[in-house]
Amino acid sequence: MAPTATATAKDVLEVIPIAMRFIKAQMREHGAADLSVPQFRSLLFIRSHSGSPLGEVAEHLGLTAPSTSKLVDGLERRALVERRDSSTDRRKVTLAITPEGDELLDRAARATRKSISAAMAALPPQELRAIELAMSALKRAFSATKRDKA
Amino acid sequence: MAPTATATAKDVLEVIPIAMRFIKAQMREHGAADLSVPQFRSLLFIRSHSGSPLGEVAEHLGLTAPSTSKLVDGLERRALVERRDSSTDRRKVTLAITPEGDELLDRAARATRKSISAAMAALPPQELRAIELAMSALKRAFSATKRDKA
DNA sequence: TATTGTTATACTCTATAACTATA
DNA sequence: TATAGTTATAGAGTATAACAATA
Repeated sequence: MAPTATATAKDVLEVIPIAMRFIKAQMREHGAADLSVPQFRSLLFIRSHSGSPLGEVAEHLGLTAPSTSKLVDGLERRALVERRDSSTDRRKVTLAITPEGDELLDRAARATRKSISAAMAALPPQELRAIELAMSALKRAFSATKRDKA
Repeated sequence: MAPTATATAKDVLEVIPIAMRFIKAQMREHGAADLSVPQFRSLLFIRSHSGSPLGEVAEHLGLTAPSTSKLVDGLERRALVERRDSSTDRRKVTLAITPEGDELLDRAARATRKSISAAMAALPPQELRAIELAMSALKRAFSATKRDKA
C-alpha cells in the first residue's frame, strides 16, 4: 500500500535534519578541509559556472546577496575563489575558483563522499536504489516549490 | 542494476542540503511559530522525554552541552520549556515542556508537515514509497555511524 | 577526582536595512 | 529610477576552553 504524502512528510521532517547533521559532522571531522556545507556548495557551483556574477551564485544557493557576499569573503580570504570586475557591466563582480580552491574541493568531495558511502555500505541494494530514487524525487519536489518564493 | 554506495553518496550529498534548506524556509515562512529546526527538534524530544537532564537532550540532538544550554536558554526565555533542579542529583537540571510549548509545537508540526506534504503531493506513489524506505534506511545508517564519535 | 551544567569567547550562517556605484 | 554588490547590524547555531557546583 502506498503511503500518504502526510505520513511521508513526517519521516522527511524527522530524518533530513539527522542526515544533515551527519554530513556536517563528517565534513568537519574527516579532513573535508574545513569547509562548511554552504562553502562547499558554493565552490561546487562556482567551479562549474566559472565567471558567474555573484547574484547567480546567490540564487543557486537560495541565499540573499549580502549573505552570499559574506560567504565569498571567507572563500576569498582563503584564496579559494577570486572576485573579478565584469568587463561588460561594471556593477557586477564575477567569480572564479582558484587552483587552490579546485584542489581543495576535490579533496573535500572525495573525503566526504567516502565517509557517507562508508555509512551506507551495509545497506542492502534495494535500499540504495530507494535512496537514489528518493533523492531524485525530493530534488524535483523541493526545487520546484522553492520557485514559489521568487 | 543496483547503484553503488559511492554513486548514492554523491546524490545524498547534493540533495540533503537542498531538502534542509527547503524545510528551514517552510518553517520560517509558513507560520511554524518562529521555531528554528534545532528548537523544533529539541521541543519534540523534551516533550516525549519529560524530565530528561540537559545532557540527554544534548546527546539526542548531537550537540555539545554548551550549545544545548544556550538553545534551552532561548526556549526558556519564551516560556516554552522549564528547567528544574533534579531532586536526586543537584548537579543536574531536568527539562520539561510547558503548556505553551506543547501547544506551539503542535501548531508548528502541523504547519510544517502540511507544507512539506504539499510539495510532495504531486509525486507518484512509488516515489513516495521510495522516500519512506530511504528515510528509514538513512536514519539507520546515519544514527548507527554517529555512535563512532562517542 | 570526575561529572553536570554554565559562562566566556569566537566563528559561521543568515537576514534586513542602508549605502555606493553603475546602468 | 532600477540594479549589483557591499557594509552595518543583529540573532541563531555551533564549537572550545575555563569555571562552578556537586558527587
